Amino acid sequence: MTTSPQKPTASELEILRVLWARGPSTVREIHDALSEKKSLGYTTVLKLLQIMTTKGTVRRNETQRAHVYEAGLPAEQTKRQLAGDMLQRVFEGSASQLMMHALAGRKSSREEIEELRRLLDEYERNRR
Amino acid sequence: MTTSPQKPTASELEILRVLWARGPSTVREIHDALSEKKSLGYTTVLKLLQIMTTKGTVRRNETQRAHVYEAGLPAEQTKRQLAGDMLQRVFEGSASQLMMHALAGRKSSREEIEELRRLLDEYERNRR
DNA sequence: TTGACACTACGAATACCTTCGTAGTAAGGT
DNA sequence: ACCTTACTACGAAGGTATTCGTAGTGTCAA
Repeated sequence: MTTSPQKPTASELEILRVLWARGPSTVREIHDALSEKKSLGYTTVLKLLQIMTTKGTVRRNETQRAHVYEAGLPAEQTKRQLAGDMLQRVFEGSASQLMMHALAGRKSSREEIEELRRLLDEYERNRR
Repeated sequence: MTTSPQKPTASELEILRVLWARGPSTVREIHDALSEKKSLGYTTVLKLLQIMTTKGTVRRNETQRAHVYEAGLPAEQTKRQLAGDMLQRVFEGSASQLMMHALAGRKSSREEIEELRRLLDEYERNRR
């Protein structure tokens, strides 16, 4: 049995988000993407990717001189893991609680609420 | 301006959950509660509480020899902060995304789904 | 008053995360 | 051939989180 997937750290998540959005990318590309939000050294990103590679969080293609990285797991799976983890750790498994607190403190649009209803319908339909 | 509330760490959250459930408690009480789930030294809990006191995460009443600790913020507020943080960091602010991933990978009861619908109605009613 | 016991304070070890500098290497142009 | 530039590897520093041992102190019963 391979060790179960690790929860990504804050920085790792930022990198994963870039990879999920862009698809396979070089360090340069990831660094550029992250630099739009915050200042960050190139080698910092490189080091993180190297660490993530050893963890299996990302995969690396070395056929090009500039290695190409991609997320090791589909975004869906990692997001589900993170949401599920918080569900357990903070809300004792209650999705209602989680949603209530997520909605509190922000002004959700009518559209978003409609979307939530739609998702519930769909979820229930697929559930049986 | 006081510094904005810190996000509790994993261990701190475990302690906060005990405090939220029990109300003001001594180290001994907290330690006993946590010990039911996992083995953990008494002084480890004490140290954590001391650190949390300096951070303001908990408040300490020292009038008794065994100090009595209580959460510095109401559970609602901390939970909202945690959920909101994840909402931004993982789901780019989309509550639908968050809920969908929280529901995926678990078997929610019909009751829970009903509850979610009810919450949406209520939320929408209070929103205007 | 002394011994046993429960409690706090605090240092320290360990682990992990994040950051970046430096060194070395490959590639391409002149 | 050589210079410049972009890249990887890696060590190391600084920070935070977690754990626990030890020392010191208060309390109470015998």
